[in-house]
Amino acid sequence: MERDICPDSVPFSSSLDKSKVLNVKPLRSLVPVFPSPHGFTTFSPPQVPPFVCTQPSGPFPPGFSPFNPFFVPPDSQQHPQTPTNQPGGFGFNHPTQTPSVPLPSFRTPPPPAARAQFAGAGNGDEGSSKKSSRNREAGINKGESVRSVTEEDACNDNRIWAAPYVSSFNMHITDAETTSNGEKQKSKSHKRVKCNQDTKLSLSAVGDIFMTFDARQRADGDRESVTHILTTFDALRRRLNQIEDAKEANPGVIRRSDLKAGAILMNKGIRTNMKRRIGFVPGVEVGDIFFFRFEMCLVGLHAPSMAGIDYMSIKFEQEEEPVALSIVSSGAYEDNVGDGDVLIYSGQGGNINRKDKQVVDQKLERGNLALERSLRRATEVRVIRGMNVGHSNSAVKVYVYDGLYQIQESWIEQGKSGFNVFKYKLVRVPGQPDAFKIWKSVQQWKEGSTTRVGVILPDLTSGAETVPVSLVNDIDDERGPAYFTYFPTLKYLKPVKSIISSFGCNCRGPCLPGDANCSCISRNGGNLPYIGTGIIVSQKSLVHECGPSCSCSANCRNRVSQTGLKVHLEVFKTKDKGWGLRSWDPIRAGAFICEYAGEVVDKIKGDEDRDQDEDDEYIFDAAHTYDSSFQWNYVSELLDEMPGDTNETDKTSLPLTISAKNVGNVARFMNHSCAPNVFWQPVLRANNNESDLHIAFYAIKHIPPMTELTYDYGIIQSETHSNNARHRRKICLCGSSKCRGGFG
DNA sequence: GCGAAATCAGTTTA
DNA sequence: CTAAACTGATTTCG
Repeated sequence: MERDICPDSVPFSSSLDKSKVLNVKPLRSLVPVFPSPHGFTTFSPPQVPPFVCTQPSGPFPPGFSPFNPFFVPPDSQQHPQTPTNQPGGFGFNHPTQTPSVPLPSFRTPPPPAARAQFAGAGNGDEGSSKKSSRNREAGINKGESVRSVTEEDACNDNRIWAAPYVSSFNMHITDAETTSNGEKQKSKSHKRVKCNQDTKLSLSAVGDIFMTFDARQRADGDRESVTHILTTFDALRRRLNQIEDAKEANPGVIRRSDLKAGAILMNKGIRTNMKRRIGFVPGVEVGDIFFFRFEMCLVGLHAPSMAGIDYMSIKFEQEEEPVALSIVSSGAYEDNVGDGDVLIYSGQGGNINRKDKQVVDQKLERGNLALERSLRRATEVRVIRGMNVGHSNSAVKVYVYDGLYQIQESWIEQGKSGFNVFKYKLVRVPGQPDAFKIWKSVQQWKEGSTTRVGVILPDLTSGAETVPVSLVNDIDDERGPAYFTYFPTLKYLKPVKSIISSFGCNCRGPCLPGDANCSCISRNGGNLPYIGTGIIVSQKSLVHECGPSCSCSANCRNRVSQTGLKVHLEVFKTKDKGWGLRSWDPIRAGAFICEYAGEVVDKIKGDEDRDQDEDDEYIFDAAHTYDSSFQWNYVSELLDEMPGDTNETDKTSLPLTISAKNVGNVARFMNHSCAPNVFWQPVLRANNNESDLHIAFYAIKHIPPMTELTYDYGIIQSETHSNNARHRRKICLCGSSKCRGGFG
C-alpha cells in the first residue's frame, strides 16, 4: 500500500475521546504536480479556473457592450487588458459557469457610444429613484475644473506608448530628497523629473534589496510589486513604531508610524499604479485586506489619504466629467440588505464629523458630483469596506477590497443633524470572488445565527486553547485526521542547559520598551521585539522573550508566543493537500499565530531510530533554512539608519527538533508553500538558563479570513538527510510561480 | 471599567 | 496655496 498517498481513514465515532481527534497523512501527499498553465503567481485560490474568453452573446446589461479584445477606446490610454495576462486575476464563483458576458473588470471602460442612454447631461432623467430629486442642486459647481490626467500620468503614458522599454530606474532614488529631521519636501516637480530618468540610478547597496521598478511598473502594477510595497510599508511602520515606543511617552503626543512610513515611501517613489483608472487595479485582488489608508494609497487602490471618495476627470465624447474611482465605506451606514452585495453610501462634506465648523447641507461637488456622474455614466466604482474588527480592548479598523460596484440610484436625505446628505445605492458587479461576504459569514458563524457547513468538531482542542479551533470538512466524507493528543506547547522530556544566557529580568509590571535596565530587552539588542498587541517587528535569528524566571507581569508585551492562540483557527480538509489550517479572523502582518507544539526529539537518538523517524511526517527541524530570497524586515536605508543588530537576519541553525506526530497543536496541520504567508521564528524564553526554546509562527503579510496558512518547510541542511536514500523529497502542490517543485 | 465620544496631529489631492 | 477629507492614536466622558 502506498503509505504516502493513502490517507488513513479512521471510522468516525461519535463518542470519541475529545482529547484526541482523527487524523490523516496530511501535509505531504505524493500526487503528480502539473506546471501552472499561466506561469504567473497565483495568490488566489487554485480552484479558480482560468478565464476563458468566449464569443460574446447577448443580451447585455444596459450600458455594456460586447467585449472585443482588439478594441481600445480612443480616449482610454490603457493597454487592452486581456484576461489571461492578469496576474492572479479574478475567477468565477462557480467553476462551471461559462461566461457569456465578460467581467467588466477585465475591460477598459466601454466607449461612450455604448452608454448613450446614460450620457444625457440634462436634468430631466426619470431614473429609478423614487426619492427626492437628486438634481436639485446640480449645476452649482458645474464649471468645476478637474484635471483630466495628472502631469505624471501624462509622462508615464508617454513612456508607455513611445518608448516602453527605455526607462528603467531604481524606485527609491533619494537624490535631492531628504527625510531627515522630519523635514518634508513636497517636491511635485521632483516626481516629474523622475519620469525622465533614463539612466539607471541606483544605490547599489539597496539596489540588491529592492527590485528595480521602471516607469511602466509604477504606472501599472502587478501582484509582485503590490506585495512588495505592502511588505516594505509595514516593515518600516513596525520599526518606526518600535522606535517611538522606546522613547519616553509624552502625554498627548500622538504617534503615527503609518503616516511616517507612508510619507517616506511616497517620497522615494516606492508605490505603484500611479496611473489612476476606473475598475480593476493590476496586482490588487478582490478580498485583499488593509490596515491603513496609506496602504491602499501606495498600491493605487484608493489615492486619497483621508477622503472617502477617489475620483478623476474622464473625457466622455466632448465633455470632461469627474467620475468616481473608488470609495471607502466606514460601515457606519452599511445596509443589511441581501448578502452584502448592496451598499448605501453617504456623500462627503457638510462637516458632519467636525465640530469646529458649522454643519451645513452637503453640496453636489467633489466626490458627490463624481458619484453622481458615475451613476449617469454607469461606470464601475471600486468599493473598500472598512470594518471595526477585534475585541473591546484592541479595536482595529480593517479595510476589505470588495471589488467593483455600480451605482444604482442616489437621493438626498436629512441627516441626524437636520441637514441634507447625499446617499448612493451601490450594487456589486456579479461574478467576482467573495470578499466581504466571507466576513459576513464568519460573523454569523460566531454569533451562531448560521451554522458552518461541514463542522466535525466545534473545538478540537477541547478547551486546551483559550479560543476554539474548528475541525471542518466540506470537501468529502472524511471525518477527521488520525489520533493525536492536543497539547498547546512543547514537551521537553528533560531540562537542557541553554547555550545562550536566558536569566530573567527584574522588571516590575510589564517590561517597558525604553527600559535600558531590562535584561530581556538588552538581549534583544535594546529593543522590545514586539509592538502593540503581539506584532513582531523583525525576523531574527532568535527572539528573547520573558519567561518563567522573569519577575515581570504576565501581561508583559515580551511574552507574545506564550499566551496562546489569538485568532479563531480552523483545521479543514483541503482539496489536494490533506488537512490544512486557516483562520476565521483576519491576521495582520507580523501577528503571532501559533507555536509548533510537540515533543522535543533527541536528535542523536533519532538517528539511531531512523526507521521511526522516516515514518514521522510531523517533524519540525530548526535546521531547515529559509529560501534565501526571503526578505521581510525593514530596510534601514529607508530610515537613514545604519544597519544594526536589531535587523540582523543571521539564521544560525538551532538544535531543536520537534515531533508532533503523537502530541501537537494546530501547527502540525500547516501545509508547505513555496510562496507562504507565514514564517517561523525561534523564540527563547527566560527560564533559569535552561534551553526553553520554541518555534513561533508569524504572519508574513495581512491574511484575509479563510485563507490557508502556509509556511516554507525549507531545505534541510543536515547531510545525513540528503545522503539518506530513503529520505524522499515531497512533491510540492503549492501552485506558486516560485514553486521549487518539492520540499523536505 | 468599559465603550463611546472628543481631541489632536498630520498627509494627499484638487 | 489652501481647504477638505468616513484617519488613527490617545484622552476624556458617561
